[in-house]
Amino acid sequence: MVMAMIPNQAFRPAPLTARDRLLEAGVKLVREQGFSATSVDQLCQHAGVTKGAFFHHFASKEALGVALAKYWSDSTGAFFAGAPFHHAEYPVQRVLGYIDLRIALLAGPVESFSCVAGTMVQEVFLTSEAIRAACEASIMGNAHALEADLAAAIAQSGAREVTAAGLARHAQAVIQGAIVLAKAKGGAAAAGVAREELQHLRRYFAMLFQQEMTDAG
Amino acid sequence: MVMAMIPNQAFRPAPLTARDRLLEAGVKLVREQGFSATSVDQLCQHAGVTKGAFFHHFASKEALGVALAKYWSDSTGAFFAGAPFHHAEYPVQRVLGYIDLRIALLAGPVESFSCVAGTMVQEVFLTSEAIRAACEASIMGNAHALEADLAAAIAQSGAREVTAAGLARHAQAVIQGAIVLAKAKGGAAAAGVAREELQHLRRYFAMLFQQEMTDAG
DNA sequence: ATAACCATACCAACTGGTCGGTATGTTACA
DNA sequence: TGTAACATACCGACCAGTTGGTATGGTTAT
Repeated sequence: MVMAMIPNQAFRPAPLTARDRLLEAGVKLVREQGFSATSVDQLCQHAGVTKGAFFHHFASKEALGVALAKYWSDSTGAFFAGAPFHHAEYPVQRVLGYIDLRIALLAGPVESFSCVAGTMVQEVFLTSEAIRAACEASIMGNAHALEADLAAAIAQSGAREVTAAGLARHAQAVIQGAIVLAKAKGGAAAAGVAREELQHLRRYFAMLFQQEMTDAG
Repeated sequence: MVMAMIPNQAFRPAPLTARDRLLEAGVKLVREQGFSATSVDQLCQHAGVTKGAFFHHFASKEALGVALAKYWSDSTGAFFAGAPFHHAEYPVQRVLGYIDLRIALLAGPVESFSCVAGTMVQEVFLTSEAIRAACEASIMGNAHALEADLAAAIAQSGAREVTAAGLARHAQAVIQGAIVLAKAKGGAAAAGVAREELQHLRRYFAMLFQQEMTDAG
């Protein structure tokens, strides 16, 4: 799915091409206002390009939405692929390490850790099949990255009645739900509410895998 | 929070006043397209009233959003307050009964069980403080209705490290996340994905309360 | 009659999208 | 090597339609 890993632009090299600048503006504006409320003019203004440039790179606003989901997916996927929790010895440690990392990322204002794909799909799941599919790929791709570790953890712990794919989806569901609750709470308390949800997810996984709870975020 | 309980209008008496018809149209259109993508003209057309009627009852589109969250909250609140799971003997049964009811409601197309408050707050949490607060009240009110049974279940089971309020929020978070994943999945498989998430929530609660898993939805 | 309720007509701002045109390469070939 | 042919990236004015919102006037119950 999606998440913070894009705290703000200053920490990453400023995108050079107009296309990248538009996608970067898309990340920011969709997080702040959603997809429907974000206009093409706004995207152009924020990216510092003209409308002509926009429609040179994207056939339509919908096409930008599709590209944005992929851009988001690639960015977040690369971030988690390079995270240190992968080097933990036991699969259960790797699974809990992933959750701990997600917890650590839940800080600051909601728009700094909310999910572009999750936000978009809520709005357009019925009106744009192309964007819906792109968001599904983003969220489910993020889930898929967890499956191997979860399968190993299940095998090692002997957990029954659950599947690796199902648990991976559940992790994404809790993350998405945590973001919704954080948005509802608003203000400085938002991130704390979201972290609390991930703590419950961690406890669930730890219980399933018969692992003692260690400290978390 | 939010949910199906409003499967479709045919099962409830057709609202008579223009205000109610507009709110009913709001439920349907926000579920299908989100709040930003829903125009005042669309709401009027669907409700069978004119723009004059709209702005007679609501000072602005934002005001309708606030009223819609309250309308939604009252409708769903009344539905769950009257549900039979409240009559179960043990608190753990009542908690799991609530989840089983939610699972049973997850059927049909996503727009028939999605959450109006959750959808709205995703889009406008930064741009409309009034709607955000109304959605928070809706979602947290739904959570609050569970707290008494959860507190009793915690007391009876001796569960530690969790609070009734925290678990109540977690239930809402999982429900919201299940809806997001269902929207991403799309099509006929959507409801099944959502039910799977609630099953995980049920398993988590059952483990916390040391209760054996019985059949669920 | 008087106030709540609702319809019609209208407006300025903005919507996604188009279009003709330009500036800067990149390639093909004499 | 020079130049013609083509491609890519971008600009900014413009379009028809839609947006949320207003102004005003007519009904209908009390």
